[in-house]
Amino acid sequence: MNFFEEVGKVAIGSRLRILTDKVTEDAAQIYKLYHIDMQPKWFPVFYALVREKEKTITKLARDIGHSHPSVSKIISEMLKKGYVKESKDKADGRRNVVSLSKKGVEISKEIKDQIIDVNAAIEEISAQAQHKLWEAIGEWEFLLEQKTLLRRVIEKKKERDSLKVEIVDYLPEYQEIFRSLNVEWISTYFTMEESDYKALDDPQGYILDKGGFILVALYEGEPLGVCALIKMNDEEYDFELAKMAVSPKAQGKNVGFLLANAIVEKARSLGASKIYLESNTILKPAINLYHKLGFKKVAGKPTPYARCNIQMELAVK
Amino acid sequence: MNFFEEVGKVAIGSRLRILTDKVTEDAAQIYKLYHIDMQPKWFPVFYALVREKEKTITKLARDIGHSHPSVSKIISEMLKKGYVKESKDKADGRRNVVSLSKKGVEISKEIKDQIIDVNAAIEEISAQAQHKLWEAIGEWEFLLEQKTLLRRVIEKKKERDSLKVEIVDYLPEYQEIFRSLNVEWISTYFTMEESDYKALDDPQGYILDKGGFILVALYEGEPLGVCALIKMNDEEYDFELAKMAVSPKAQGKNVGFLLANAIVEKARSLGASKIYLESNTILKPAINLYHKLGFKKVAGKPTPYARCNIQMELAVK
DNA sequence: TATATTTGTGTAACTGATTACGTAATCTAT
DNA sequence: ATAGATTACGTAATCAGTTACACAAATATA
Repeated sequence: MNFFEEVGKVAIGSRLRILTDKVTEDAAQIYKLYHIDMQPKWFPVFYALVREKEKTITKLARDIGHSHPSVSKIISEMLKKGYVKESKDKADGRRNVVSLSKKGVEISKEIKDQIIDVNAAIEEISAQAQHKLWEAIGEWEFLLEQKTLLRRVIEKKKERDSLKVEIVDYLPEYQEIFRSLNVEWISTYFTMEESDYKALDDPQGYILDKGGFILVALYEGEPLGVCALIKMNDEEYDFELAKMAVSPKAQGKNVGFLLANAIVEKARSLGASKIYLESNTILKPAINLYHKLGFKKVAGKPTPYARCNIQMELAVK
Repeated sequence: MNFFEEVGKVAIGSRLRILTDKVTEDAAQIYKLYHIDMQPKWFPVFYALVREKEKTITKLARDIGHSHPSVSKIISEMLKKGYVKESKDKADGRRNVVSLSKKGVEISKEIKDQIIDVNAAIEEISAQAQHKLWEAIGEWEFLLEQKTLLRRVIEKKKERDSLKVEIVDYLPEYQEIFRSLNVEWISTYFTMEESDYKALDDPQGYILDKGGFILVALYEGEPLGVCALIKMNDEEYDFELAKMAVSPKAQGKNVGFLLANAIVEKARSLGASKIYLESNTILKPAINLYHKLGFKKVAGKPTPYARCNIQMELAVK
């Protein structure tokens, strides 16, 4: 199967692990070569203490990129060997302040030659390589710090899913789905009201014929999202964004955003200057979405819906 | 302050580990995002089986860079999930041939989108980075394959140690060390013989006055190695290399090589054409050293030493 | 000032890998 | 033909890290 050949970079984690093992596997023998009685895993802690005399457990953990229990364990092992000493911080009784013992300081002198040689060996490898591993790692650390791999993957998924979503105009055949998707969320969080039934049972009469619009989102051809633009008789607002519903099946596929965006575009193309909407703060994803589209909170409009506790508007022009 | 920049490149192992963790940590959640019931650690095995339908445990282990018990365990877990099936190789009863089950093949189709997105995310990171991690890993794998880190470190150590070693001519003050270093190894492996005492107790009379030479290796000023060049009354050989001894304290510091090399140089500068030596095959490091210097095994010379079971020569000109 | 939250640390349990070792099948060199 | 070496692979023990949890000390807040 050729497919997997092309996308081989997913294996980068695996590859990194193998390289890490290869670089690390000789460590124990290198210490032996210099007659230094130290476990490789102690080194980062040891070195951190050479450079800064006193540190607490958590400070050490942060500096060397381990969890604190790991450092705690390493310190207790080094303590047994007599390489470090502990003392309680007088100002803060929780802190365990660790520093090198006299024996530890001695070792730190002995280990210098080893560090010089290992460094030289690694520099030699670097010099023989065209691509700089050290710098590459630095860049990756930075880039992953800024945005984790998970977030990047989520974005890529959204991009790809967006291509599968098609926004189309309402047709009579979509009445059933327009009704059911809306009934689903309304009755989950609230109860259906009189004005809901009017609009859902007869979108043609109550929305379209009055100058409104309905858009439907198709995901791979299947209608999974709907949204209406209702003509308002108001001096300030041209349309109300309402009856927006997306199937749970399409969650996380960016359908909501694409649908709402298309509705706003529709309003703009119709020459509208301001859109209005009503919602409820318990519908957090919806509120976030409106926010992302640029809707701002307003107050003061009378509403026929009991469930409404937030009103928003968007200047389209 | 960035710990790693200051520590120097010895920390590359630690840094690689942390990067590996960062790249790997999101894996479980990524699978969840795509509703795929698979453990991240299964992936390399799974992927290997998609690419090549049938594999044995050890082949899998080699391909993905794990130990075989690790693969064995992963396969037994995947077996429980029904993603793979096992069968004994008919031609070779030891072999456990593993392949994807029907369910496994289905999963491999579902996982395609995920792989595409993860790959795109990694490509995005690569594109944002100036230095190419993927290529750098490849080069490091190759370079470490050719020569392990341990071997490189050993070389660097030797280079550095060589600078600390100084080869000087014999002085009467070195008689004590010339004697003691030789007594030490001879009595460890064999027993002292009459001719040993003669030469060691009076090097001036038995070696130097007869036209021979002695060189002493100083390590940081301390005499830790000795070697003699004894004038021979022989039509074939000019000198015998003998009474070579290096303190255990100086082991692994390249002292032996530098000393023997200097002795050969000395013989050459004196116009010698062939050097002779006698030794015993249980002294493996010594034999290796002579070999490295170019000595070849010969036979047939009568020897006053009981301990001698190998004779070697080197053409100096 | 009392209470809730945060922080620092240690212990316990878990995890994903390893090495060590035993057994059985196969290969190889007399 | 067969003893000894090698290979395939499973189980057990170990290892270096993790997360989960408990508890005390310090800090923030009502």
